Amino acid sequence: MVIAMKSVTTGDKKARTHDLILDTAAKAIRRGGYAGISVADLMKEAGLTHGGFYAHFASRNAMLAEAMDRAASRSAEAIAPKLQQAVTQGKTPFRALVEQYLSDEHLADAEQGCPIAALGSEICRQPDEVRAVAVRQMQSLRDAISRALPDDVKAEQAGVVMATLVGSLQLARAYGDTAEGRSMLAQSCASLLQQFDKVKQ
Amino acid sequence: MVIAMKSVTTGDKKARTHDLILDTAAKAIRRGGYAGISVADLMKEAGLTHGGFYAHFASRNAMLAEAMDRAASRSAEAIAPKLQQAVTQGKTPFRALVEQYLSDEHLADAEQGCPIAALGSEICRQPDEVRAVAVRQMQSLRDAISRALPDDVKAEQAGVVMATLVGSLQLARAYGDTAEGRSMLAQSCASLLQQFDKVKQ
DNA sequence: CATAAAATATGATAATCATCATATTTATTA
DNA sequence: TAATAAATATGATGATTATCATATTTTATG
Repeated sequence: MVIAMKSVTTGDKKARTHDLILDTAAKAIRRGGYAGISVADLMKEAGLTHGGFYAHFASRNAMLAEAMDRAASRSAEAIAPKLQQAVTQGKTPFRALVEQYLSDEHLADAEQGCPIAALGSEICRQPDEVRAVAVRQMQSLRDAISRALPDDVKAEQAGVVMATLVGSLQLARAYGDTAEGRSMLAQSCASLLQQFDKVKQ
Repeated sequence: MVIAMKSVTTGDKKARTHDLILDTAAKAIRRGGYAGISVADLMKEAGLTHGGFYAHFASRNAMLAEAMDRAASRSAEAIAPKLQQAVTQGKTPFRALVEQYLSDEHLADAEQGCPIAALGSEICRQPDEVRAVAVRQMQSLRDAISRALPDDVKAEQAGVVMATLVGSLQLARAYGDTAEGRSMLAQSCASLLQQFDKVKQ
């Protein structure tokens, strides 16, 4: 009688597939929205067939919830080193964050960017199972902004800054990757820095 | 031989039905997003059957494009008298606009509110036919904000203000109609007024 | 290598979707 | 009121959907 041979580490086959599906889904929801991805298409994009899906997720909604978490993690991982580098070069943490979030790079690459901006207007329509995860990630983003804000700026301002970042990126993307979109980003960037970053630099 | 008896006014039967479908659609897209409404459901909600749809619209996308225009008109019509009243009571046009946009009423009633906030993150994914109309309405909202801004504030700031309004409302709705959502609105409102409305009042 | 277990694939179901062809109803005109 | 035109309803098409049952393959164990 063998008891629990399953490894919790990356050696586990099923866990690796689960991970692959999730990474694919994390990109897909940022590209197409919650409503824009079907189970079959997702599995095909991951190089699998549709039937295996329910061995990994209880439902499509359960997958969407997990995918948002994964998207937020990957997005944070991708940004972290860039922020560090900018701070090393003498920028304030707040300037580093704002300039990165409102960069042309982020504008053009929704699939690897912030999921709050990519899904913003869809969140309130999701079932609680899905919405709750998104709300938790909003708190997390607000905390990160709060930490980056200069000490003399009240922490309550983090919410407004988040709204401005998310709204600016979203509307810039609506313009398409055009001069109008990039100009919108530049103006929001200047405005936020002028308002919250005049102390230093 | 009878030539062109069709009236362009409201007497026309088909035009009234077209109008009814559009008003229904304008609400539906703000409630459920572009992706959240089917042709059959829309017609049922309008009290009609699905088959007649294509006598009124060339395609679902054509309807979505028109529905955004209608939503923007209705939203503007609904807000205008409230703004006027607030200005009459001595508020600056900017304060009136911001307080109305970030009101608890607007938070709770997406179906009759600003379609840019309701559809923000979906716009960039629509076919050009649909997206172009949304972009035009964004310009229109930015112009309205620009007109409301104090004269000493540069007009380029209108874009940032729009992004902050849209982002704040959207994220507040994501929280649900809870204290957290209302608090987010209140903070954004205070922040915008402090930044752009300190001159007067 | 053979057997057991785990993971994935195949295939099916019933629902929903946008769209169109045709029938029926309603309105208009003579 | 009869004939005609306009508007709407009925019904069908083929595609796509989430989900599940079962078969096949892959992996791990003796």
